[in-house]
Amino acid sequence: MTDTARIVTRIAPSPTGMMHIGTARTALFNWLLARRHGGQFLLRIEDTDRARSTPEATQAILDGMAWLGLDHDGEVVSQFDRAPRHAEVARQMLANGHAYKCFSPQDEIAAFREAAKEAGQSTLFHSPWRDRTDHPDAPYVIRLRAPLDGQTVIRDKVQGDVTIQNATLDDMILLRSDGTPTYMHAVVVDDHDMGVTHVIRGDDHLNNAARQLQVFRAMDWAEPVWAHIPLIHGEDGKKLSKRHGATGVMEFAEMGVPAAAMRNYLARLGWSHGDDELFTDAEARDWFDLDGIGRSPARLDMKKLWHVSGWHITRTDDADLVRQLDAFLALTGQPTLSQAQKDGLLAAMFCVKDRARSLPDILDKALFVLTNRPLAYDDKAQAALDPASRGILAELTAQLQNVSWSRDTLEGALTTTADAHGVSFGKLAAPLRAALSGRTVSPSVYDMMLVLGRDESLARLTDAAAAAPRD
RNA sequence: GGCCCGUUCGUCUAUCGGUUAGGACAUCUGGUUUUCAACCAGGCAAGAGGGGUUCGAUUCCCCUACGGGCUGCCA
Repeated sequence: MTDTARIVTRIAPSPTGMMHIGTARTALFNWLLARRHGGQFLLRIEDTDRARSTPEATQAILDGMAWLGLDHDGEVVSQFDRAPRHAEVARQMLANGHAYKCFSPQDEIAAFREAAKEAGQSTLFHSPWRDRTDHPDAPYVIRLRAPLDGQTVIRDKVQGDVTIQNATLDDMILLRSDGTPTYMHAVVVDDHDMGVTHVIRGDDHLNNAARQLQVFRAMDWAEPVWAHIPLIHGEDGKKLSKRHGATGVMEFAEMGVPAAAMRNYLARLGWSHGDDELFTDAEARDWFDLDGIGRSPARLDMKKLWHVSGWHITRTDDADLVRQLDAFLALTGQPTLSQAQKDGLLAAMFCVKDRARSLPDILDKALFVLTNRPLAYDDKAQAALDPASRGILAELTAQLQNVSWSRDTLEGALTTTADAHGVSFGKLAAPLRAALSGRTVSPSVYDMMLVLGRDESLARLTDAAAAAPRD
């Protein structure tokens, strides 16, 4: 990066569905660049397609951005609201000769393309109205009067210099016959008016940039720094779509991926900083650079995402995790946490967070502190509580009655009991684990007893010792 | 069809003409261990194919193959 004086980036999604994971990554890159240089990150909703745009989709974008923690500067801009301005610019271009009125009927153009395709010829439409002045009193669109020859070079920070022959470009429509702007036109006007200095977007727009460049030049506006990033592909290498499972950001939120982990994973997908794989937001902000973005499409890999997720969970503050857990439950329509459960989670977090890879994973591993007596034993726990084991448990309960409740004394008591019965510690730990958690897989028995406290622990042991064997 | 972009272990990637082609995830083996996980040690594994340029190509150029994108009064 050279000119970092005043960086302004933006994310400009169209509200036509859920927020795509690719959109989220593009937003992240823009956000990272702006935040790194103390610039601005703007949000614009590209809602000029009235038929497909919905308020729900706009809300979905806002929700996705909020969950990902990508805060934008200023108000959300609605592209549709700026239609008058887009028309104004188109009129200016009409006036200065950079655009013209085209009266060719839509069906006529469609027919031409159809025929051209049949004949295996170029479907590039050349309007007969480009140089005519005998305008009829009929509906028209305003087209860009693009250069016929020569070439346009897109100086792209990711793709390098991309040269497009002007002869392969048509005179794109600026204003539709109903007077509304096309995306191609609106995006240029908006980016200019909003002061956007760096356009980071999917490379499906790379070719479009050549035509948009014509508008910048026609208006004598400074062109932005371009950075067209590769799209994300599915695990089969094909374009990411519904059949690949999760494609919307919120689906990841619903699976229990912490937002910080999602940012880390998404940032690393297609961008690199040497061998750094796992990093914090602060590091990402310090390191992010357009130069580190790769040119080939990347695939989503859930296994790696879960690894990243686990790393972040381990490093997240306990109270923050409890907050995220509560938000996760609310998001997925489950009962949220009671104060007692929050307290319990906070106390147990130290022994469950480093073995969890997702938010629901934490909840599952912390089940022992979230449920109340009498515990429901699962099949394996039931099996571990055989008569002999229950007998030992009863004795252990008595022994633990008067010891001080610390890891050392607990350890001493358990070892003594195990020795007295000539069993290994493991043999004793199994029923104890079942008694405390109702399962055969749980955190360390010591940790659980410490978290649960003397009264609750002994009560659970007593319950288990008295439990009737299952038929 | 035309134009544009891409192609390093299974996956994400490092390398910016000279390396035993490095790391991470996954996987396999061993260790640690009260279960699971974590953790530690180690193994397997890659330059799409073909031509050039060069003393020397993963790196630069061309062709082919494959993948993707654009080609819309969608964005």
